[in-house]
Amino acid sequence: MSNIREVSRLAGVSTATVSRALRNPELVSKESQRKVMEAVERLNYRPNMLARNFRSERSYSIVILTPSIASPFYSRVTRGVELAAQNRGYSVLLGDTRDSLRREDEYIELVETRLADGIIQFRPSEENSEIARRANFPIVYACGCADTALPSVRIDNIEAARSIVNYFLSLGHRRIATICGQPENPHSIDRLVGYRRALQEADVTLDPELIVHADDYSMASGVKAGSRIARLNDLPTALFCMNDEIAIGAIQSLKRAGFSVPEDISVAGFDNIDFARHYDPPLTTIDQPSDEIGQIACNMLIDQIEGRPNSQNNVILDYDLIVRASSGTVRPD
Amino acid sequence: MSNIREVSRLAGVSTATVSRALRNPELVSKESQRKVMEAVERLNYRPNMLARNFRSERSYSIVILTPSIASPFYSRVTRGVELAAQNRGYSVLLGDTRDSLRREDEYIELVETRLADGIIQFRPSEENSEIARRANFPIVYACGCADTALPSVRIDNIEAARSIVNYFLSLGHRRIATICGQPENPHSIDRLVGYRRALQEADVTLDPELIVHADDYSMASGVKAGSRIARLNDLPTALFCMNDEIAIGAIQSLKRAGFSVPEDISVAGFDNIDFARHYDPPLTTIDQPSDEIGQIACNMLIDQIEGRPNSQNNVILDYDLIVRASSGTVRPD
DNA sequence: CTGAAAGCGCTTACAG
DNA sequence: CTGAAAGCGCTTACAG
Repeated sequence: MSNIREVSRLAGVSTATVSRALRNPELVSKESQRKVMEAVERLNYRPNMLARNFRSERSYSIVILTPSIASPFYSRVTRGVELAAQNRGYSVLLGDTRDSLRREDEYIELVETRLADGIIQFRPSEENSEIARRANFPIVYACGCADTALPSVRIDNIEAARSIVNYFLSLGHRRIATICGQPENPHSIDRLVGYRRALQEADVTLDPELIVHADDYSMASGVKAGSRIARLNDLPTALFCMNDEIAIGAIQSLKRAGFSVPEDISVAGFDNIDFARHYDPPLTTIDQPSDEIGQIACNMLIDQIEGRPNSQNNVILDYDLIVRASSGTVRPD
Repeated sequence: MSNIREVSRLAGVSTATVSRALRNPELVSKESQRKVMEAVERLNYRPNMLARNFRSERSYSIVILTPSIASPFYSRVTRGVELAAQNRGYSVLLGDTRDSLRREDEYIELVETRLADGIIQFRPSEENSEIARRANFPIVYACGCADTALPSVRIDNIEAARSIVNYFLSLGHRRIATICGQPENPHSIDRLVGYRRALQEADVTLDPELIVHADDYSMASGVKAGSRIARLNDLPTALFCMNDEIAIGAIQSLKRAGFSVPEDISVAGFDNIDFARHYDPPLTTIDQPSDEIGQIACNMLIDQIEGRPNSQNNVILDYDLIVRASSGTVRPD
């Protein structure tokens, strides 16, 4: 492997000039530039980025902390992050925390030991988070909930949930159930607020029996929760699930129990993952701008790392209500 | 940020001893070890990994080259890689190539500039690949096809495809269609060999009309290809799709065309993504040990990086045929 | 088991 | 616009 000294010798200039020609060509004469490039070419020189990073005290890497890289929704946000990072010359380190604080800690370690310049956190909660305690490094929360002192990019979960329930109400539904994630999950909390608010505004009495908590946001949990809905004495006419996986699992249970969607019960999800449009029936859901969330979060983080002033600290993006065949007007009794 | 010199001063030993105590405690006396640890504690010292990596000419990072991070199958393999990497003290850099050779090149750059120690390549083809040309660095092919001179971890795609078609044959099917990916895609090539072989062995004449090529491995392409199947004059009684996404899209088209699965036509996929079991009908498919593929590939790569002898160069893992409700005995004519 | 010292390959403040 | 030189924070061969 050739180094900068060999290049400087071959080009007949100093190593300083080589370094400048490579990183700040505007500081160097055309002639020097030409000689350096020629030498670089002839030696097939590649700069040792390990040295460069060490010298400049930057890793040019960021860490993504995701509860699961295999999540259809988060993996799309990740794609957005990766695209923006590559455009700005940064690499993305994958931090699959599997909801374990220990694993999360090991990734925070990367920033503390300089192997990463900052973190994008997908997990919506700051509570109990080592990050919150130690956050003296660049960080951006993506897909989170309420505004924090720390930078964030997200949609308004309360409003999005409210718009789904309002949509059900507009179809004549009054008995509207919901399947949340874990009670302490911030997404569940926010979306439940939206659910409650819409019903209150429509003067529909809340029936606690219609609020079911799933164990997590997986399809398997959706199946379990859905079968609880199916066993209710008086089946609700509509069901709002707090993500698409739960909705898919719930629909599977409802169908198995002999109900038709949407004839017996309308169902909606949240996120608009790729499968939503291909399910049977295709799923009514909230489309989150996942790619955009990722890109904006990444650019905000890199701005922070590079010390550029950020115009906004908490970015809230628009969502779309996507109506598909899993929902319809209330069945006549 | 404190450095090794401050630690050595506080501990009353040399920087060499601090370095040894931290990386090779067995080279250091118990007493020195204790003093160093105490100083580390008091200063809350974290080693600068940028310096360590530079010095040791290792990045302790590997790159994953994946056609799409958002693919349900590849993201599970990625999870396996990430788990094994973390266990061995390596980080994983995400390389979403989006099937672009230019983007792939930019990630190979990471190895050439020392920011990564090796590559795990998911794309099955070596053809036209910059990697194949330049491959003078540690690399492992995961989920690929035929054996290569380079290390690889995979299942036997030919056999897996053959076992699906044999299963259809055992149910009495004779008119068995298939939807492949692009004709030049190695997975398509191998699985088509298996399809042909099974039919030939059963003395079933190949009907070229029953071999349909999708534009890619997406659900949208499955929808398109499925509608071509649905328009055939004589509907096949079974359909083997070369991945689960295509199968899901195809089933959607078949249902829209008024056919029942499996009553009118049995359908099988490939990969056993999470959605397979939750689709309607649940999908018969080939289960690939995705997590294991990722973990083994990662360990092979790190062995290569660290210069450990590898017992095996081409690892072939077992697959499982998972029978679910999307397939059944041939319909009586 | 320990320390003094060289050096990894760059970047950059300084002087010209 | 350019070069000589210092130095980033470690690791490790060497000598003791």
